[in-house]
Amino acid sequence: MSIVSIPAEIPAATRQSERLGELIEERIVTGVYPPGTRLDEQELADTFGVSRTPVREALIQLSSVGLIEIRPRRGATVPEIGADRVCEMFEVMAELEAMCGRLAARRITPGEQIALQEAHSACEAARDANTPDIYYQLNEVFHQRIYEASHNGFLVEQATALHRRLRPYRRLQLRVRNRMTTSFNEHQAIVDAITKGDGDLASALLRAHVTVQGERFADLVATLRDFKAGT
Amino acid sequence: MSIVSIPAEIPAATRQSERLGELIEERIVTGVYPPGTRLDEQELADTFGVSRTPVREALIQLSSVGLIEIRPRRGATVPEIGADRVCEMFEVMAELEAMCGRLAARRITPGEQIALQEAHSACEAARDANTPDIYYQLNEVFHQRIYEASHNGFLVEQATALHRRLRPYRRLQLRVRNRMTTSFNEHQAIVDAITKGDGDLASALLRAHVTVQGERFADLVATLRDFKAGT
DNA sequence: GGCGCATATCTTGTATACATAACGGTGATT
DNA sequence: AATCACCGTTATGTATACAAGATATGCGCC
Repeated sequence: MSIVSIPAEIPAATRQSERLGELIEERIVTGVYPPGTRLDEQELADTFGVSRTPVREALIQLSSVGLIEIRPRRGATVPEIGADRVCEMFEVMAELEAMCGRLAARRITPGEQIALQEAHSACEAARDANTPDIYYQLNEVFHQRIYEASHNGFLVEQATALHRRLRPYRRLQLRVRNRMTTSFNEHQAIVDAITKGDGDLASALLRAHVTVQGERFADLVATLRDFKAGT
Repeated sequence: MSIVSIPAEIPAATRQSERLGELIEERIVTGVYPPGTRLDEQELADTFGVSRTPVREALIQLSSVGLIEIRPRRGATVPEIGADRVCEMFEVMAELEAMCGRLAARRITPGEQIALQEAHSACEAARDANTPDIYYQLNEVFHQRIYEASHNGFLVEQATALHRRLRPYRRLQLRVRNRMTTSFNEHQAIVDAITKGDGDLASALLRAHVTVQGERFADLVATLRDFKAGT
């Protein structure tokens, strides 16, 4: 009855195009290929030392996730993601997280409660140490815990995917004044609500928590625009 | 200043793999390739009279949308979507639609109100004519109108995509007793709520409207299982 | 006769070659 | 001088060829 070792579910990406996809995605979100960049297949192939075939496959995959645009016979480009589009994405993200919170409040298991509390405490430590980068990472874990506590695998996938896509824009706000403290306080309220089993409250708090990020992003964009105009 | 004709934004799918993707998707959702089917690349290539390259590209695209599973070196298969997974998807769909409804109530334009009312009336006609197939199609239009009235392009995309993926399972419930009448009445309430600008109500109604579909699906599955067991 | 291992075959993954549409430049014409 | 047409170049889309892993078969061994 005791299966000692599960056959290791990690053979994973044996396919070159998959690794390529991640590499290119990395370069897109880190700004190595900024919006508007034209992605030449041959060029990418040379860069990564492979042929065009896997590159094409990677590009197609990225395009169907929405990270790049492929226009027939015109190649792939990193879309200029219009700030408004990003705001739209934050709006949806807020709702997905709210949903996770509502479900989590109803369905979270004792074990998951502990895991959530741990992630929360870790964030606290990072806040006290005033290490935004670490807080940022732990924050991701915290949210992931909530996703999982929703006990809806599909939702977890969707939320995780969108969270990933928004990462670069969230990152922009890392060093905003008092961001960590504010964020942590919000987390605290969210944890309480989930623990109490108050789904509506958890939902509302999470929605606000994420919506704020979207608004901050909008502010940032507006500021940048003014800055540009002023130059 | 007056550009008379915009260069026609509709060259679209010049890429064979894109058409292939749609064709294969069609065959998956219509049950030609039922869950568990192994999709042999060469076989598909022969079937559609093309080489393996576009087939592979199509498969990769389908896999990143979640319609098929590709395990490295082991080919593509139509996943056995577990009924529970479908229920999860309905749960998320309900929330996305609820969100569309809430936003639509706040943001819908007069023109969109008319369009929504038209779609609704069309459904009414189909109900009176007792033509479920037609009602089914018009129902899709109705929901699409609500999506669009949310004025969140990203949300529209996400909702549309998920709606598409759930289509086959929704289709199962086509001829349930009184389905059309019940559905239409719910639609009526939703239209009213949106028109009144009552976002919370529209949201709640839509969530229920879709959740019911998920539950119906679950019932159906349970029934089928009992039926099987009884045989 | 059952089990394990080596080999054979088949399918996927990658590279290369070829076809074709889009882009740019040059030249002629109005 | 400006515009349009034609042609050459370049990059994408597709087909084919090759490499390598996975599955299946058959043989030997226990």
